[in-house]
Amino acid sequence: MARILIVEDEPDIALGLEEDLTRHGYDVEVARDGDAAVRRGREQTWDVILLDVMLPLRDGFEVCRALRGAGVRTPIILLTAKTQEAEKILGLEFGADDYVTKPFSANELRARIKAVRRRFEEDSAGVYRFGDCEVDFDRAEIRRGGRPVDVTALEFRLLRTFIRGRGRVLTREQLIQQAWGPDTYLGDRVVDTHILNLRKKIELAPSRPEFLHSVRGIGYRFDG
Amino acid sequence: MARILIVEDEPDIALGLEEDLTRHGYDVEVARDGDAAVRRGREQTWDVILLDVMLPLRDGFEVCRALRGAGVRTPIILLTAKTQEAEKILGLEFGADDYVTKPFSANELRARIKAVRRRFEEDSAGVYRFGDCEVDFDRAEIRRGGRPVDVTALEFRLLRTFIRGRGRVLTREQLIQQAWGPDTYLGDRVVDTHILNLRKKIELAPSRPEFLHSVRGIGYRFDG
DNA sequence: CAAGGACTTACGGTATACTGAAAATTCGTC
DNA sequence: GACGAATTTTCAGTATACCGTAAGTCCTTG
Repeated sequence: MARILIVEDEPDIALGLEEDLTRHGYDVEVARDGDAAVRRGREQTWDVILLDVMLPLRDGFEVCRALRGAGVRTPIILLTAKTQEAEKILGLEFGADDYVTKPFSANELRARIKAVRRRFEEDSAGVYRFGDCEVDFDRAEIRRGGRPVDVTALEFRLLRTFIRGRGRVLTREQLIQQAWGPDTYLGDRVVDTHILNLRKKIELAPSRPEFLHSVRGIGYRFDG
Repeated sequence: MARILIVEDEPDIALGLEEDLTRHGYDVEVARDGDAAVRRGREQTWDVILLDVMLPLRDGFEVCRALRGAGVRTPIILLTAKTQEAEKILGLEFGADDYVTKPFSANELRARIKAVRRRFEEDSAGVYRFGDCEVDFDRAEIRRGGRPVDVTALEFRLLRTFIRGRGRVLTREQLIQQAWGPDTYLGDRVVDTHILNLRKKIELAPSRPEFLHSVRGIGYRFDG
């Protein structure tokens, strides 16, 4: 049974979540402030940590960084009130894996939990290889022939999205939602540009892509 | 754009739902009684059918069973007043995919619609095979004898439409609405051209079609 | 055999993706 | 906070694949 740590100071929300998740077969415990969150996050092992951003003592970002700093790899989902706050998270600087903006439905949250766990399973595979490239999820770097390639954080997330959905056509919309984050509104052409840049870095002949194919009228597909 | 058929006799509710779903980008139509529901459910293809249980002429359970009996595989969500009624549904005996108990919020309903569609998509994921062809919906690609055939996005959508409605005659108008999109106004002959192109790519003898049959005076039918 | 429908081919206009560069934004450092 | 560097987004130009139209031929049906 999967263990979930909820970090939330408002009793109403905490109780509601606990009840819903328990009903759906999770083993749930609640921490009420940032200090307790860090302590329990380190002391015990969890499958997922749900972390409210607004907390007493230490806020969610701090807790997140503290846990990562202590070597905790558990997937963390941040619960945040504003999209603005959420933007920061994707910078990866805090080490969160996903976030949900309030108000959210219990259904949505559970979907995110499942998604994040599935991803975690896949990613802990360590290094993904294709062609002469190695994608190292732990170190967040790409190597070609053993030498690190200079990719940006965004490019890395984009490639990670492709690897997760390898063999599948992904629309530009899907790519944006998954690599940039939910509720991101950008022009479609942004994707093109970064695809092009990525191709220059991972393809042998960028204009004749072997891995990152365009599917005209639909989107892109990664075969690796 | 996703097509939704609402089956609901109470004008207030029907209108409310129609308005909300339309605002959220769905293409909505309403049927007012059980007979109309069965007829329209069979004649046209939908992405989701919302089915009130209390209906004139035939109740929701009957409609559901009738549609399934007629080979309609569209996801069906039942709208029901009591939880007791709802229990029955989950027995699967009627073939519904989900249910929502009144009163429900528009938000909740939309969440269910999304969920049911995602499930449906996932289930129908993978490859569809006929003759020596494989239609791979994930990759948006058609293979013959294992080798990818060069089809355009439009041809792929057209074939997908045929596969969804396999065994049934589809008029050119229906094909246009479903493969091109709602509110598309084109000459009938467009369809011919693309059918011809498709035949060249999937048929052994394009002039003696084995799968994509023309039905003179009506339209086309896919048998696979 | 006449007529309407389906098949087939060809072609011009248009939408789409590629590409490079410039503008805007973000980030790190002092 | 302010500056410079890096990153990200926008934009414009170009090439090309695709789509819809049209026109002619073939087939089916009454």
